[in-house]
Amino acid sequence: MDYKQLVADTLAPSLTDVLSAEDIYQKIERPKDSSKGDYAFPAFTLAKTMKKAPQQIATDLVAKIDTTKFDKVEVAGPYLNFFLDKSSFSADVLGQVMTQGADYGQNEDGNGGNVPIDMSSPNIAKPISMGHLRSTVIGNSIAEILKKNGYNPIKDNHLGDWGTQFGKLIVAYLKWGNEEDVKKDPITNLVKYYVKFHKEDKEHPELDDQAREWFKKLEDGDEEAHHLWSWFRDESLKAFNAIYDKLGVKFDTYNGEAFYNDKMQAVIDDLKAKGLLKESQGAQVVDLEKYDLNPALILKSDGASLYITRDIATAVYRENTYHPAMNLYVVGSEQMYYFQQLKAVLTEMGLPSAKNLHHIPFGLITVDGKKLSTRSGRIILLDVVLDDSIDMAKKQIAAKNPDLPNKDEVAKQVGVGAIIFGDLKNERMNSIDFNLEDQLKFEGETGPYVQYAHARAESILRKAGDVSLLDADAKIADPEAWDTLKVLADFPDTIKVALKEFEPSDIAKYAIRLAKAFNKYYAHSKILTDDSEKAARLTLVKSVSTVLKESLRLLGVEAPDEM
RNA sequence: GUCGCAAUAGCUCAGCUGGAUAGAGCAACGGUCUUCUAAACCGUAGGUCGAGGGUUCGAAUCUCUCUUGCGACACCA
Repeated sequence: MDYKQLVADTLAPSLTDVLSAEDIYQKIERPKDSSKGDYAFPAFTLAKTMKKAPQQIATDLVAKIDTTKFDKVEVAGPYLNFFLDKSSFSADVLGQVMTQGADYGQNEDGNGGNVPIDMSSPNIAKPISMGHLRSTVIGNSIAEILKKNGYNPIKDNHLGDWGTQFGKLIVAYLKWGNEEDVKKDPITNLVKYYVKFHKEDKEHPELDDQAREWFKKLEDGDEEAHHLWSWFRDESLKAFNAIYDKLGVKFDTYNGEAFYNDKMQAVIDDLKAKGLLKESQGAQVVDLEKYDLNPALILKSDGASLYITRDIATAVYRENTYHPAMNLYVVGSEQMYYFQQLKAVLTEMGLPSAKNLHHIPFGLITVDGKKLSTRSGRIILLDVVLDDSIDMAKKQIAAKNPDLPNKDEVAKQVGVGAIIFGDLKNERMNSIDFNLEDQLKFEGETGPYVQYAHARAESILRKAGDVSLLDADAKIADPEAWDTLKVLADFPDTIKVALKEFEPSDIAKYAIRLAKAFNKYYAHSKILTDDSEKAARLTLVKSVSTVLKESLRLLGVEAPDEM
């Protein structure tokens, strides 16, 4: 039930001549400090129209309204503070969580609409770095949040599997590479060739010509070129999938750039037919002056396609295949301008889904303030970070819970969870200067902190034995439990806001808030005491466990029952 | 140069559509395990919310100017 509405309804009869019901609802706020009640109505706004001091208005108001539905209603200066009835509130909230279980917070706002998500997008023959973590993990979480809001997400790993770099790679491989090395450790060796190419081509510019030739061959369907490309791609994907498995991320499609190769001519024809393509300095562009944007370059002066050409083809393909309710791109913030251009071109083309295209940008990951780059060798391998974190988790388990069964499995859940949570708890747009030490902290506001709260709750439930919680009378009047109950009640709303803002960090912050409230309750109250409220308390513990686990799931983080 | 994003405690960050004394976590210092997992809890200390104007009863939040940092600005992705 909507308690804010209850407050508004209580106030409305006494304010009919000054404020509309909607205005009242809007003005109601939630005090930061629970000693000031659960909801508050500020009387400032009425001072002018009523020509009275706000304090006086508040005092008059409290005398007029019906306060029977509340624990109490207090006047505090210009504020009217409403205190909810704890017993009925707790029975209401806990009842909902218990009957809905993991579905608590689920809504059907999305009506099952398809939402393709362009995410992760590693480049073939290049390692997956911390930079890719963001797109992967943000995209994955947004997919879960979409489902929770009734949408049908389609996670598309838009592989960078085409382009002139393959010409370079083929040249480098033929010159310096061999099959066994690539099979043994594909990424490391392919990168080695690639880096070597970039060193050598400074003194031997003819290498660039050869690379162009090989890419041309690849485009023309030359057998050897295609064979090598396909092999590099397969080996790279194998290596990528090992990392995705570790992260627990699955994709629905892997339609990389190559997939759209044969779909670009249709786009170009369509642009021409619609009269959007213009020549400029030998190249073909779409003018975007009315959007206050630079022209979008569609074809180079040599007739070759560009990234945007493929992206248009992608959007058209998605339109026809999925009829998307939204079309999402989880790509770094450095491409914000580019996505404005893409959206503008698609709008010009009259593509229906153009208006629901959202670029979901995120801040850059740097090391010592500098951008990562494969070429320069300044790179942090995601796989290495994950393994370090898992090792750290193993050490913690050895020190704190040496008798734990399936240690390795839990270490993986905790170690990987720490990295994912560490990334998602920050607002997307914040840039992150990578620091391994910070990533491996398992204390304070971290993934393991939330997991630990969940594990403690599960531990209590195990100790409690077989209690039929569904039928329990879930009235809790204990003030120590109050914060936890209120946070539990916020979950459904948090899910909506997180989607509206495309912000997984809203969920992560929520999870911390709930874990913190519960840990505090846990430290101050003995839950397994045999008294009349024991069943109610256990219901609370079960509800917390359920919602914590569900929050973590929405982030792509696992919640072990013991750790 | 133009456009965009950012600036809050020593460090990393929260602060919802403007509201009651600006909050956490690390780090520092001091407490709490014979009792549900101390990966926890409690306390102390720490801030001209980058600077200056404006709107308002009321601004970290909205607006303008400036400063600083990062990024993007047609033949890369």
